[in-house]
Amino acid sequence: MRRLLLDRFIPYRLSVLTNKVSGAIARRYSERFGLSIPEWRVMAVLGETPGLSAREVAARTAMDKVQVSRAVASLIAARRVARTPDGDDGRVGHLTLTRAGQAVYDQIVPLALGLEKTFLAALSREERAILDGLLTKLTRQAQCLNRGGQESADGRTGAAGP
Amino acid sequence: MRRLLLDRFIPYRLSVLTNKVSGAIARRYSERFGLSIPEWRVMAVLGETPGLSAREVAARTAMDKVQVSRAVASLIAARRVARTPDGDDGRVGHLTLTRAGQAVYDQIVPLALGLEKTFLAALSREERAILDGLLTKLTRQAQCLNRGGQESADGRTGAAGP
DNA sequence: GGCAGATAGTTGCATATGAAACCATCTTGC
DNA sequence: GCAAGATGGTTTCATATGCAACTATCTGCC
Repeated sequence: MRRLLLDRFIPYRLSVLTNKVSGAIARRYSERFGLSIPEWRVMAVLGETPGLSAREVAARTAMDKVQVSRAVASLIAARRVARTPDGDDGRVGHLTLTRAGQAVYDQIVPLALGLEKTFLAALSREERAILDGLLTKLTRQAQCLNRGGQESADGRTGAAGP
Repeated sequence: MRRLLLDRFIPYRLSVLTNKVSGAIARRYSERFGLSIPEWRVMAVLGETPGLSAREVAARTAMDKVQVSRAVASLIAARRVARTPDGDDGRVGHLTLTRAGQAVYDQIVPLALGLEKTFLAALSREERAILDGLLTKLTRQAQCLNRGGQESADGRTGAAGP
């Protein structure tokens, strides 16, 4: 059996890589705009699709509803996001960027793309395309891990998804 | 300029993927062995290389010394790791797995490799080799992000790249 | 010897995070 | 109409994490 050298272990290497990248991005957004990663994500989706509800934001950002709730609360306090109640459903609020929020959005997008470009500069165009495909495949596969996907899946995985 | 679709943004996709994979692994190790990820990492390196100091463990696991200190304290409390003082340097302690720790190690390694295998089952052998190379390149590149490596892109990287 | 600075490791504090309880509103079956 | 869930969203609490300050030891220079 292969010896488990930690630095050959793909999940570990993925984790280290992600922490470096996310940390670098988080630091910059925190310094320049006072945004946390969850806040940044909320602004990103609201910039793309105004009027989403908190639940819809959560669905698009792979965050849970608590995280979204807190990020939204903080963004509203900073007057970067506004909530307008839904006419039909009193529970739902529609979220949009304020003018100030839009101004921030217009800055964070190029900064994000610039950072991504720097990051991907280590790869050729072809490699970037391959990476894209691998991420897609692996992300799909990762679902299996969360259900009993391997060996003695001892049933305790309460996630009985559709 | 490209619109920032969050699900085309590589750092975001990396983060989502890593969270899924690490979460799945963490859940299993927590359920079966009561191990957190930092504890798991410490045991992994001590199984490979007994007698490391805490500082050396930190260097090999990409954790900071606080994280290592806490993980080690918890592992010692669980009698899975023992510390023996260094003869020459009173500050240093050498860490080894106890018999019980070794028994756990002998179980966590195959479990880890099994999970990795399941995860990578989505890829062909060739793709796995490519992934390995891409992770290496990107991890090296990520260093640049953390030093001021890309101030050029502060908001106006409208132009396309090389 | 003895003091200034480095280094190993720990602890305190402030913040981030997640699970679960919670509140308000909506829907359904009767 | 209304009780019994479902659903959107928030709050509470317990834990995890990161930074900075701290202790203890070591090294080097005078």
